[in-house]
Amino acid sequence: MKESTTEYVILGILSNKPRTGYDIHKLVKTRMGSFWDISYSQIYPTLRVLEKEGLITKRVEVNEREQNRKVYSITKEGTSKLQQWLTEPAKPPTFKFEALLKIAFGDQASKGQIIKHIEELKAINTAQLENILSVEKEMKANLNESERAFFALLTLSLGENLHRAASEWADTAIKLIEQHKQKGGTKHEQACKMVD
Amino acid sequence: MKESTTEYVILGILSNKPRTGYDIHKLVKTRMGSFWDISYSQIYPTLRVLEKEGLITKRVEVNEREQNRKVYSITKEGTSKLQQWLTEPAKPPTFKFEALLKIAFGDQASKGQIIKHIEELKAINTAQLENILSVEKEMKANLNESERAFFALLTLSLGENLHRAASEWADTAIKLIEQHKQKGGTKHEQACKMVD
DNA sequence: AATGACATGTAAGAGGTTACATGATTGT
DNA sequence: ACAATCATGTAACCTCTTACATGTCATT
Repeated sequence: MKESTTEYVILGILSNKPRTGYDIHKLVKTRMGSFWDISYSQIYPTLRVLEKEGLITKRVEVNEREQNRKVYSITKEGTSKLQQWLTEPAKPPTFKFEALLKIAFGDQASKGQIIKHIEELKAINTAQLENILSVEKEMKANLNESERAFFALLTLSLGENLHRAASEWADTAIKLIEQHKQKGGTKHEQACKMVD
Repeated sequence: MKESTTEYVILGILSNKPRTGYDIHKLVKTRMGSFWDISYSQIYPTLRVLEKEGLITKRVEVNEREQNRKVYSITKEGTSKLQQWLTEPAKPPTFKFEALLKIAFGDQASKGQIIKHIEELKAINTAQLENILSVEKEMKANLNESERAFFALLTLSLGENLHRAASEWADTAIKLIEQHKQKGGTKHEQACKMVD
């Protein structure tokens, strides 16, 4: 029986409080969007697996409103499995940054195309940065002083730093490429300016 | 006929000069390691597919040394396919940062464990940063003034910035967690210090 | 009346990892 | 002699994405 990280993400989220699959998805997106993502088609089957393994339990809400809503809670077994996982070293991080690939092959494209890729990259970063800032603001406004909130803010701040770094890089990169275009001089020296 | 990004990475690398599968792997690792990765088990089958599609050609080296070495070159069709791809918008970036997940669930672990995860994260970042710096140094020493080198340095510098940002975050995060341990005060306010 | 958020799911296929398997060449 | 690097590949399995499919509830 092998456990994927997906299972532990779900256990980790449920270890704070009971939630639905939909809630889990939303939480990962808003609070962990800079370093993880997960789709509904991973969440729903995994919830059933975890339930079968006795790591979580399901409560179907059959209130006045007769809804489909299924709220999952972590069990004692689930909690100890989660805590065990937390003691193990994490897998090395991976990134997939297709835009950077296109920029790396920039000698095969026009300057305009490359700048467009960088601008798109910057737009995505800016949007995610704003998203993080609003989540942080909201969390602080709620005066949520739980342990969980402390760690959430900690990880959000890494996302903040990374998006800011990428955003700043984008500005410098565009300037360098534009210079490169006009002067046509030694490209190498221009790239070095950035690196030094 | 659907094309995965892997096919374009290979085309992009071969558009600079002919290489073996092994060379391609090495190049991705050293020059693009901060934003992409690719394994041999993706490279070798993909090379065969690209050859069958007429986008690359193979030359088996049967020199005095009688080697197994297969050098691939891009064709005209391959080049135009690559250039077409470069005009299309890139897929949004994705990250998988398991360590951050473990830190986010830090209320379920001991402070020591969390700090260990952050230290491991920092070690990985430092190693990759040093790697980038040495590659940059080498490229500059070779006075490689090609277009390709300009873009390589540009993308390497993003990696540099990101690794530096992550590394700095790690230092601050460890300090905050240590304070958190000793004073035990309002965790929320401590996290806010970082965010503001 | 329409839109967006809430809510749950399936199927097929693409993409990627891990473990296995082998062997030559180069440098110390 | 030994280690590192060069060099190519397969099979099984796991993971993940995309497209499909449906329906409620709250707000404007």
